[in-house]
Amino acid sequence: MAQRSSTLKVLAEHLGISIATVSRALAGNPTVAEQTRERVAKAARAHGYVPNVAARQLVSGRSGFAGFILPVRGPSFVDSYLGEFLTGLGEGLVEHGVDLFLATSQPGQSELSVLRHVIESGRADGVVVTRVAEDDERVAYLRKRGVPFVMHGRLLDEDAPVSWLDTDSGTAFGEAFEMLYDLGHRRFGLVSITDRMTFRHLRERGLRQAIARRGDDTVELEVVAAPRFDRGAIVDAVGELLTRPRRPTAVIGLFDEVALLVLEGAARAGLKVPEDLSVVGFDNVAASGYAPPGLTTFDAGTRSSAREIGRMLISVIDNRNEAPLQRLVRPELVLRGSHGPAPFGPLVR
Amino acid sequence: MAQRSSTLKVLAEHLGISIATVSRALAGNPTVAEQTRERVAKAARAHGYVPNVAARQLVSGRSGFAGFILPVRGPSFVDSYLGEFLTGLGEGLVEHGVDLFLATSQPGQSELSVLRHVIESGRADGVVVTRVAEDDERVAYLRKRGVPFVMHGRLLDEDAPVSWLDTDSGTAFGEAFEMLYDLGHRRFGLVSITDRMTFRHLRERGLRQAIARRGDDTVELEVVAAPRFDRGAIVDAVGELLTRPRRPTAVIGLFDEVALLVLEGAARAGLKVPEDLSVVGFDNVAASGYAPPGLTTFDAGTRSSAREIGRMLISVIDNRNEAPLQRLVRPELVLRGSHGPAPFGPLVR
DNA sequence: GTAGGAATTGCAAACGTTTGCAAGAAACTC
DNA sequence: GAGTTTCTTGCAAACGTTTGCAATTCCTAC
Repeated sequence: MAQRSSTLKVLAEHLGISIATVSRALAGNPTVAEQTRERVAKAARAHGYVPNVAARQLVSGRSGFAGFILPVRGPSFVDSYLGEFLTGLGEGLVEHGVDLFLATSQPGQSELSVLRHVIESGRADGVVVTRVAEDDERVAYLRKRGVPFVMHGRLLDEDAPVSWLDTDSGTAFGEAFEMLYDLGHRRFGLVSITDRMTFRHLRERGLRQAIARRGDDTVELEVVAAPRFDRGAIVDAVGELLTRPRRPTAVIGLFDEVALLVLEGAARAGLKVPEDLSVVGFDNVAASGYAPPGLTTFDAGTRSSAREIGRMLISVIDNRNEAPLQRLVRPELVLRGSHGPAPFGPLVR
Repeated sequence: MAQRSSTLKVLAEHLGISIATVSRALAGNPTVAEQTRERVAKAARAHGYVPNVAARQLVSGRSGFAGFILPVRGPSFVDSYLGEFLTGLGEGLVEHGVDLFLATSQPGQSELSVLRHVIESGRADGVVVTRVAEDDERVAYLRKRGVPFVMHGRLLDEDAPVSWLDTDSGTAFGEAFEMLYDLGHRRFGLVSITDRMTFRHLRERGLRQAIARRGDDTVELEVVAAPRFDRGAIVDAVGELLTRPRRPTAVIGLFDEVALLVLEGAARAGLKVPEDLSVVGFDNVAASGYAPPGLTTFDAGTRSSAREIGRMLISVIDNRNEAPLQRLVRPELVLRGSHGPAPFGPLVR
């Protein structure tokens, strides 16, 4: 049987003083005499006293937890994003003594209803929202309810007074275009997926803006989108794109998993990378370093972003009425082997 | 300002009955009249009542949370294990209404002290322990303290009355040997790391046992171990192994990341895989499918194991005095391109 | 009509903490 | 030495639940 941990009452009786004084002494309250404080601290250490969080929460109204709803995933969806994100988030929160609370939605249950439960039951003082969608019902609920939260990603409505940290993937996509343009590429492809997450739009917009900014009429852009994140569907879309008579010489994948499938599609279509085709991704997943010839991509810095999000959330929880916090972080271009000069000959013009 | 969620008191006043009755009605206690129960249920729904977990925990002594201490990681350590594991664990727990609680250790802090805090503060009713080491101080503490816990992995002491689920990687390593032996290989290498985690021993032992069982004196096994999980150190160890005069024709990596570095080392040493060298790993990380020629490995089924661990933990929490639960799951061989017949000629004998 | 029992409800304590207020002790001021 | 201030401590309420026990009401049986 597990022995109960010590309580304030036990300490107080042992020291012959009141519970209140013990509590204040441990809290470092300056009204308690220095000598008393030391006695209490010593006894607490000796007893291995650790305050009961439930009792503390009950009176303070604060749980000391930040909440995170685990995204619902297909049976075989695998990536390192979640692990990196949670590691970083934990690091950012623990600096301020806040712990992380994870809720999972059950099969039939919406993420919103889980979120509602987490908040209403007082399990979390604030939450982190990832995979932000266009009309995100979670965000709508949190705003209405006045719950502190920070998003990883942005809404399309730039003026919404909500706190977020986003990777500036739009600019990154523009940067990718610039680099490829300078290498002589004029015919571009973007392999996307139809999804309600906002980053899809932001990336496509960033790419189009960079193209427009360049002001070269000979630049073409073809966008193909698979109906969902499905290996087969994406491979098909890629195959179709690469076998067109005027196929692109440079293809950007919406994120690395897509770009890796572009590499696969290229091999299947008999195209050599980077000689016949340049490919660029986004995220820098581990596999990008292993897939030949090495995927040129952007490192999103998930872990450090998450760390910063943790800190932002603490700040949002502490000063509710302040202006929202918004941060855009710059992803870093990782040059590997999948980009190169545009091929010469009939393919180009 | 966030509006407070409804409480039992509010419901009771609204219905003109006592708090106790409301509580019992919602708990489905049969002593409350059917009619009353319905009225209460309706009012609770109307008010969006969600019980306060802190209050409930305070009286029940149960937090309703399972704890997990995030492993301390180097700045750039990346894999998908954590994400998969947490996803599965959440799935296993949520079936029983238990939520997951994540604690992070701060830079200078030992994992044990975090664990202690989590337990003593009543944050978690039970915990999951991963990366089991030989003389694991966390396990010692939990046993002594009588805290319910389940390990992912085993202790070397097979008779210890603790609950665990482990992937039978020892048998898998034996299986890998059998397959390679049947392909004609006789000279084997194992690339390991010196680490206090128990799986290292279990895998090596499984391999040695399979070799002994085969009873062929011409089989040789060379084990090299890098001092820690460090890219450079492993690459060096691999390079040394592969340039020996009597180099192995088949190399097994302790886990996929190691095996991937073996592939890299082979390329550097001018060896073709699988013609000159067969390589087998363990884990089936995403990159294994992308690194040419595709790493032959074992799928550890992390997510489903974690799901089962969640269920086991619930069971351990519910019947503390029962015999420990122990499960060995069989990993699945994933055949890709990195294994093949043993090369002929002077290299073989 | 009354005793006995069953069904339903309420009272109040308990869980372990924090904190406003008041009380006591000590130290100063004149 | 009385009045005042400053330190230090204790009392008790509060947070929102659950639950043992007592109280009330309503039947049923004789």
